[in-house]
Amino acid sequence: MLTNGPSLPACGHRNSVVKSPLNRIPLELHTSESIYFKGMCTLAAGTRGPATSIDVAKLAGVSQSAVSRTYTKGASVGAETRARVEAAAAKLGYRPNLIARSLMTRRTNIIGLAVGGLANPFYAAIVEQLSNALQEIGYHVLLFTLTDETDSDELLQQVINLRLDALIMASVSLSSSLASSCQSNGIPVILVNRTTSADGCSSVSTDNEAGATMLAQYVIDAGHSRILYVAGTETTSTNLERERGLTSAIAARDGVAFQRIAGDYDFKTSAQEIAQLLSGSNFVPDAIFCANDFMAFAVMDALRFHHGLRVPQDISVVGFDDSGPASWLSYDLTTYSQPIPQMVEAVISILQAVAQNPDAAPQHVVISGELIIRGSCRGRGDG
Amino acid sequence: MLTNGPSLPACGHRNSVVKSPLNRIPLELHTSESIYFKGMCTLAAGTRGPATSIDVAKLAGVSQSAVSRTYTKGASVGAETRARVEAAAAKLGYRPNLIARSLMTRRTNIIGLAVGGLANPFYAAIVEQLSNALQEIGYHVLLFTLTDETDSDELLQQVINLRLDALIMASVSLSSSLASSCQSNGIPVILVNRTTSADGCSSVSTDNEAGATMLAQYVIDAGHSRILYVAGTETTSTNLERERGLTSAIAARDGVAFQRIAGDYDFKTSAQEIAQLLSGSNFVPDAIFCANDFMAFAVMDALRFHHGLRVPQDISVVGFDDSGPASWLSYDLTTYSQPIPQMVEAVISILQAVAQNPDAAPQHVVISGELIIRGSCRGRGDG
DNA sequence: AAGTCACTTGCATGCGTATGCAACACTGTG
DNA sequence: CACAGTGTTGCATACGCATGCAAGTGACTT
Repeated sequence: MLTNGPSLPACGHRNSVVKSPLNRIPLELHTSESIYFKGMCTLAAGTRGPATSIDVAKLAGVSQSAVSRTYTKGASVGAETRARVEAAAAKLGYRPNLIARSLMTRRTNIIGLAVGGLANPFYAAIVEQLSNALQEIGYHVLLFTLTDETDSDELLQQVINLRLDALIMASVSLSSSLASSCQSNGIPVILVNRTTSADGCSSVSTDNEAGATMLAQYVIDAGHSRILYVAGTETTSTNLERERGLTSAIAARDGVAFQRIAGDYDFKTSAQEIAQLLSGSNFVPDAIFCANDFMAFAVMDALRFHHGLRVPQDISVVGFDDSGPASWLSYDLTTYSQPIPQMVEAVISILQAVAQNPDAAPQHVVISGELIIRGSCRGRGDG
Repeated sequence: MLTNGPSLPACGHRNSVVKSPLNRIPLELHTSESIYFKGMCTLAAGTRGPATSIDVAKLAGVSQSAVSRTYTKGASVGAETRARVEAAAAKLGYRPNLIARSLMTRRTNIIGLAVGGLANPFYAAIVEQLSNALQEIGYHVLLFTLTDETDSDELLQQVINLRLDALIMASVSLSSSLASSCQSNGIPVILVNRTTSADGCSSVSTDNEAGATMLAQYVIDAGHSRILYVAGTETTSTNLERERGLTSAIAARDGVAFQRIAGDYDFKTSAQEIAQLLSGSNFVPDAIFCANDFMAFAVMDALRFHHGLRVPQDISVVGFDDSGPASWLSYDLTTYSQPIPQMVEAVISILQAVAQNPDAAPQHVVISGELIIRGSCRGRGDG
């Protein structure tokens, strides 16, 4: 789909007031003398839309280069010149056209941010904090929300079309074709909360396996011996690592039974699966280890309101992420934290490294979270 | 802040392998014969980064125009030509540079989306669904996350610098200076979940006043007579309208007492304010009307876990929005829905109208939500 | 057979900015 | 006073693509 985008009249040049082709509009129209031509209601820009650096140059009586240099960091401009340019710019309401600038500099200062499932408050928090941080250092953020139907590859090819400076994929897996696509086009890719076997792209993630092990040990230490794992999306690195952490902790102890159901990191799915398991009653868990908080909320609600079970008295529940609602008292969820501020910091750091040297080796940052003990899991002495 | 963006080496031309200035590189470098020059590891594009339409044209043996027309909707290209171009493009991995295209067409196909506070799941849902819809019709979404510290005007001036096709402000108020800025630059502004007195920009919102009245009547009909209003941010249109709806319903009935506290649409603030009120005990409400769901969650938690009150047996709570967690069984919140899909649809419709005719009159769409009766408020017969 | 019309194609130009180069102005040193 | 050095400025060009115009090609009508 290499089309023009939204289907709109292909005419272009919405500013051409007269019918004649643009290249016949006499150059005089560009001068400041024609400001009131046609009596348009906009500011001083006349009929030609926003003022350009040439307009400013003419008004200030300097060259276009001087205007450009005034707004280019590190360029050398005399104080006098700068003042005249700034005065003229203010009068015309001039602002540099970032699109044109990008064409020259080959840098857009736009970072792509792909995310799937903002309904999960943890992802929403990542997006918000990442976006804030990027804005703070002068980047713009182009948001890609991925759904199950969207062909993520197709969509993200646009990253290349737009020549974005980098692509951050938060909680989204990377297809190998996209990875190589970006790589061959020199667009750095940073994975957040995912890892990949594809080399060439950086990643920032939490120590999922160690965290899950720590969490599992806590659960087991509290005296639980029949643990149910509510798995996330099967193919994701987070699910694999967390499950590995859990099962290794279980394997290290005698007499702990393990069962799993598939929650797919989805609220409804988790609720349905837990209901099905409990009605089947083949396996009656005394603790439920959810691959993330979001599913834990669904599970807790199902346990309490559909099955009349008390949490944690009748059954314990733990999650992973420490997302916002985990600390809401209705859930008060024991979980393992993914420290978003640190993850954001790592992303920024990688980004800046890459910006300075596009050929820098990809980095893989693993951040340690911590066990967050709240009330959804019976503690050691509560038995 | 009209600088070059992130502070990076201002050198540019990262592709210039040799030290000589670009304009001395012989034209031959542009031809396909020089593909293997310098043995770069990228695909067939040689040393010059991504392939351009000129590269494709040379390889296909046609003019650059032909390449451009192949990827321009509505342009006329012969089947033979198109085939040759596509073959060449595939071989070179060519993708049209949208930046360059934008410079010509004066349309970026990028929509700005400003939002404040993604922690509120309702806002997160708006962003997700809006973004999905925009992507579906070929737009890109540039996300602006506003915090209390960000100077929204300063930040959003960049909308103009980037020549975005439109700006959508979701749950964010519009400063008049920004409004006029956009207007004078011909950038359409659409407010979602806010209205404004500034003319010139469109808006999409729910019938806040009517909804609040309906909700209030339901609460009163259930027998409540001491209603506490947890206000949202005082200056927002939503808060004003909802409070007006509530107080008018109260005024219409005899013997209903009213009190208010300020929650500022914030989770913690609401919890603190409710605690303070209940400990002061000047006013003991039998129902709490929260200006949005998000605060209602905080309030319910505070009531239940800090004050030992049962909801709805001891006290009723209602919210506004019908955001995701409102249907989570821990809250099971009675609320008034803001139908996001319809709001999104309205935004898209306005956008397309504006795209076809930039001078179209601004539209103000008001959408009807509906009363969502759940379990957080005592019903008529439950007394 | 000449004319008409629809469709393609290439040429040339322009979108708004950044930047290498050369020319210049000015300061301070020997 | 000549000269090197530092800082400014304008000129010209390029970034990659879209598009008006004119020229060209057939097909079809009269």
